Amino acid sequence: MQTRSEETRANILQAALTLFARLGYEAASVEDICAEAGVSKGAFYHHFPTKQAVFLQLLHDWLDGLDAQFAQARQGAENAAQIFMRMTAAVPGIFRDADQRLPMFLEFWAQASRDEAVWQTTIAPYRRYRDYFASLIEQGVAEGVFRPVEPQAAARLIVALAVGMLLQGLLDPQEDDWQAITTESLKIMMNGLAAQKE
Amino acid sequence: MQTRSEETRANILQAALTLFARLGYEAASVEDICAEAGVSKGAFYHHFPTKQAVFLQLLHDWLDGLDAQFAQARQGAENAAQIFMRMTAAVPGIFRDADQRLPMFLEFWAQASRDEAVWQTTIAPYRRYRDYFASLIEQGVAEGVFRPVEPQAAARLIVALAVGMLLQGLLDPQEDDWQAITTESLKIMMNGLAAQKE
DNA sequence: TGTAAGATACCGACCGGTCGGTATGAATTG
DNA sequence: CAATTCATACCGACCGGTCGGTATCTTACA
Repeated sequence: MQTRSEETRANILQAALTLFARLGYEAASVEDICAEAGVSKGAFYHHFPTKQAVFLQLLHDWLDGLDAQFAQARQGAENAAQIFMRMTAAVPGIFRDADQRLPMFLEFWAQASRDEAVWQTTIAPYRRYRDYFASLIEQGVAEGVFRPVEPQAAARLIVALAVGMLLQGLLDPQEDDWQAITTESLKIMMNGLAAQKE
Repeated sequence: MQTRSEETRANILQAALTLFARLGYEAASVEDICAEAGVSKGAFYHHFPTKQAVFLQLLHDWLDGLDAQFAQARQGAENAAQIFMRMTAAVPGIFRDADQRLPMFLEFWAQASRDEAVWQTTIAPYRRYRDYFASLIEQGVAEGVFRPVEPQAAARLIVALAVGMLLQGLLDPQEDDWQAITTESLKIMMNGLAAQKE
């Protein structure tokens, strides 16, 4: 069977995800990961050349998942304002499996700020989303559904909202219903963008 | 003189700040820090009981600095909306020495999510600021300068904006003028909060 | 004021232990 | 049986922290 190998690989990735999130990249040792995965060190280094390769694979998978969710939000709806409100629908999906992926998200960010390879992997999709938001806003301004705001700033504001909510949810998980708060916050922000009613 | 001791201590803190930011908490070894500070390992452990104690001290100092800047923003101005706009004035101060403190900010957050001592130190001021914002907004709503928004959500929105901007500035430092963008974003968000003009 | 006594600040070699990664051979698979 | 997949034993580097000892400064007393 070919599945044994793939299963081992998947176990390693899952274990790494868990331990990177729980302990951080440095503190989670290869041995820890192997133990968690129920796999030997030999198996680990058979499937991945380095510890960092595992990390990069997890980052890659995560970004792919994000892409899929955004693509879903994009479907239907021509209006720029509508697309944003649809993204609210993506919020539950992002927060759902939060326990594991939220700490990893922070770990990704921390590594990106000092590791060239991680940075390269992170920065491209970040800019893509950001610029996509900016063009959406530009379009919305042209359509008259948005006030004449600076698209650059507004796009970064949206990203800041997303990132900031994720981080607060990570720091203080049980305190709030972060889905509801994010949705409400999006509404407030959209008020700031939306053209005045006459 | 007593100053020699204090100078050594200050050197260690400065070196630790630099290296924690550049390499991360785990990767920055005590020896590295000592080398950077021009100090022996003995001196290090004379002034601090553990590596983590240095980290906590840096965190403490940073939070104190933030407190001071917020207190300054609070001065004058009774109106809730005015206080927020004054906080724009604090933005340059936060971004100014960014090279060193921004990566550390992320390091603080990452550690806080898994280290109990760091979490305790972080969560209290976080909640303080957040709740202060919420009460400001509540007041603003009562005064009629803000729309009837949910104060809880709005406060978290503001924190998210701050945190999200800091993180973007960290990830993509040279790309943008983050001061200007943060200011402009604040303006957009205040539009979302401000009561409709009649 | 000169000096002895003691406290404080600092040095750097060293320790037990852990790390990421490798070498090599056994088991499983097709 | 050939190749892939995994297990075990191991390596050298490095880590946080300790410790015995030295230098420097403060204090007290003659």
